[in-house]
Amino acid sequence: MPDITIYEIAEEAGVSASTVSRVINGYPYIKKSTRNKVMKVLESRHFVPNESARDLVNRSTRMIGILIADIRTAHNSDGIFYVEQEFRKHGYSCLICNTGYEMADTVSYIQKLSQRKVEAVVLLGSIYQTHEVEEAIATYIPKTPVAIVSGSLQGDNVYGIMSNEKLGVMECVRFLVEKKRSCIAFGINHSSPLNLIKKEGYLEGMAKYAAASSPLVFETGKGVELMKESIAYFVKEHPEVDAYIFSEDFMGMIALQLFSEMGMAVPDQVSVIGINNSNFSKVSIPPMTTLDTKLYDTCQIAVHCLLDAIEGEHVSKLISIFTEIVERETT
Amino acid sequence: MPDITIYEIAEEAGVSASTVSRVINGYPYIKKSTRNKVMKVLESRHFVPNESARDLVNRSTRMIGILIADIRTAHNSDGIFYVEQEFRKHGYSCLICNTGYEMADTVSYIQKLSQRKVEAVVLLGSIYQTHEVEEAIATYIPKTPVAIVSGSLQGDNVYGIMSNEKLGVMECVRFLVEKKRSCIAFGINHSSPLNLIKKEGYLEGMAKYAAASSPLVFETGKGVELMKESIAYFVKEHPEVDAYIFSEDFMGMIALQLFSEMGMAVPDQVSVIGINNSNFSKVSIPPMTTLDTKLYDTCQIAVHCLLDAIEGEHVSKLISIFTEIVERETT
DNA sequence: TTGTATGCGTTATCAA
DNA sequence: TTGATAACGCATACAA
Repeated sequence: MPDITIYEIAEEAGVSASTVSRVINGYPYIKKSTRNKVMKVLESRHFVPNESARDLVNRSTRMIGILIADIRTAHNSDGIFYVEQEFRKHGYSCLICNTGYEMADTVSYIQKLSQRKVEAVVLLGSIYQTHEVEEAIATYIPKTPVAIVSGSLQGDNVYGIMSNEKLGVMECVRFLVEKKRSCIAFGINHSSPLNLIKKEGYLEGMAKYAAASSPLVFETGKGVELMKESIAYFVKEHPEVDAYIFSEDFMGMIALQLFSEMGMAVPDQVSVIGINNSNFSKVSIPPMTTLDTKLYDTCQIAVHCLLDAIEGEHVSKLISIFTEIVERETT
Repeated sequence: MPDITIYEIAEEAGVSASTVSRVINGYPYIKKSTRNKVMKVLESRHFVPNESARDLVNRSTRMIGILIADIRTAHNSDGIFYVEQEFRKHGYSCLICNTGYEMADTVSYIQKLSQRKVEAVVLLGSIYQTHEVEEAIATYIPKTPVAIVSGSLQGDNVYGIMSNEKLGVMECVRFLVEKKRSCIAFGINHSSPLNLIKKEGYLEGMAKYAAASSPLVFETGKGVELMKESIAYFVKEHPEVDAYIFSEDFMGMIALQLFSEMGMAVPDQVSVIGINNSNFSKVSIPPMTTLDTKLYDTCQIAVHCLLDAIEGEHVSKLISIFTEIVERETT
């Protein structure tokens, strides 16, 4: 497309291109009359500067890359929202990459972000805590500040921000024990690093607060149907269980549906605790007790780490904040 | 950052910059030996071309803009997923803009996309069906193909893709009437153009299939608490209602929670139909009957319209596909 | 098959 | 206060 340039504006306004550039960028020492003249032409022609050209000469794009495995999961889209919102306040645009779960694809996304010269990248999710990603960062964006939310990674330019979910899950166990639950099980939908941490929390919590009973962990795989089947199977195999902690609210939802169908009363016969304090936990029947993992806060911190790092300021490499149990009616 | 350029590669490989450029772009007439020589240097230095420079000279960015009001709502993140996935298959990256509900902000996003020289834009949601947006398109991106899914808009370069939700909701009414429901109400959470269309469908459906009873429509406002309050209020005012159609599954979830708390049996005492066939409708108690509005298909069509338009091919300006009722256990 | 020269649209340096 | 002119990193027409 024969796009309009500052030269055409310059010609029409009877000045040089540099003058046009100056008024666009708010350079102060310009005669008021010429500024007005140029402004008028700018507006009448709906001029918008070409960002590619600007980026090239300014050597800065004011773009941020955000990586998530699947934008459709609530926790991820919430995270994007918080990160994008905060960056936008500071004048940055976000390039969002839905990488899927294959690390090879993730690596190629990191390459792409490097081509696009993003000024920072946010990795949303512990699944990025892998050697491949670490290497990709080291080879393609060794100087670009990177934050990983819910995880940690080696590298001078990478920052890890997480909430203490291990401790959080331990507290969930304690909470349940205090509610007189005697047999507590733990379910995850896949073995992400974060889920493994939660599992550790469960295990240590059991050892600490329910040493008498032996821990029960199961994994379901992803997808509504698969989760439901696996949970159903586990429930039948373990009728003695009177409390469940699930690695995600959504699993809790499915369990609640299942219990309802089986005629098991919640929380009288069985308690449920989810994780993340998502919308799901608010609209479930009954409303679900959940571990708030403070996504908003971690995202906020991640953005500010990155902003500082872009400015060249020193920031700490690893930050952890506290989780909080939100008690509702499934416990 | 002193990024590495093709000139440094050229020097190290003992050739000219143009030769380097040629091997990068797969230009055929190059001696195998020099190609290999250059390739080797390219890889050893982890060279990645500067996209800003490429865009500038190629006059094309292979970037697509996607606008949504709030990425956190499931329907929106699903839409982004489908659109992004399909565009990526064709080598495009997506710049995702979370505009919020203010049209002034949307307009400034459209300006930004124009600066970034995106090659097409996707408007996800009927809320963009406004005069401001129409004007912004006409003045800032009059030559850029634009698709609006779930809506329509004037403009030579804009395409509207939607499913026939009016007819769909009419069918919902009929469906309920056939289930011997005698008093059917309709709830929306805000007055988007699409929700108004659904309302029309409800009204026409009532006129056609339930002429004896008078239609009952109410609006709740957004947010979990607000929705719940408003629904509760309406339910108390209208004990005669024995079936609800909600403009979104999420509203249905909240209603289901409310009915459970009130001891109203679903579907025996009251039926519920949601819209969109989202995950919510699958995990509700009981699983929710819903109108599938075929988001995947509309997104797919939108992308291919745009792809064709980018190629300069003629495509039809307005496309509508059919919805489908997914019967589960709330009816 | 390869190198030289030029331009893409903008900003920055230097003079005037 | 303003205007030439030279980059920015890459791709291509033209020459060789």
